[in-house]
Amino acid sequence: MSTEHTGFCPVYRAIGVLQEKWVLHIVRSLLDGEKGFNELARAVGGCNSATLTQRLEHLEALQIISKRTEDSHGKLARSVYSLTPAGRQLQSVIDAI
Amino acid sequence: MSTEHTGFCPVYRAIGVLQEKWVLHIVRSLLDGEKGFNELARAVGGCNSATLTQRLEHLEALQIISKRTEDSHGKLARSVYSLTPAGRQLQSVIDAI
DNA sequence: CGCAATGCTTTATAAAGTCAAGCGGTGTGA
DNA sequence: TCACACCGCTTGACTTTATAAAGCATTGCG
Repeated sequence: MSTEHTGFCPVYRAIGVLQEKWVLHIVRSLLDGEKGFNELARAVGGCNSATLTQRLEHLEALQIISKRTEDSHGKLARSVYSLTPAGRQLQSVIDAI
Repeated sequence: MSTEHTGFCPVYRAIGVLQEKWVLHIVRSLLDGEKGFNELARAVGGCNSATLTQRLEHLEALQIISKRTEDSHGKLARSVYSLTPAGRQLQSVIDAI
């Protein structure tokens, strides 16, 4: 209580991230396998692309997920999102829920 | 994996609640003891009263927290919020974070 | 070719959260 | 006694955030 929330409680910061809309859903989705953009959008259920793009960027910046651009044969660019090891630690959070 | 989210996945619903702004902070605060309104507001750090009132009502409706009005001596009405047993189950979520 | 799906971006609008002030009440100190 | 700080909240204006809907360039399929 005293050593403040405003300061550097890591739990406080983590909560700050996890409470962003869709973040937990995204993580959960990704826990059972990497996914492409639209695929993820559907799995998450009801999030629109603008928000999703933004969340994805944020989570990537935090190194919770990583983006990889597959170009399987020549030109097809499919973006695939997956959890980093740090992101996978959130498994326990999801389990707890 | 296709049909769940829209229907009745309890995890999905739980995530829906937990991702509401301030909810995790409120729960966390309450985990270390019941608190009054303003006290909670301060502990949570930066949430304004309007939002807090609303969150509190919501969480109470979901039976995650309970409100009790103390009238210790005659007229002083202090409202005290505390976790219900259901709310206390969220301890594990906070621990995981 | 026509049409679906991919990964996004843009713009306008709706919803959610925040600030600041204030209300009735109480208890504390000057 | 009377101002003043604290309590639990409510209100209203304002800002931030998310949303729907449309669109774009590219690819793959029949």
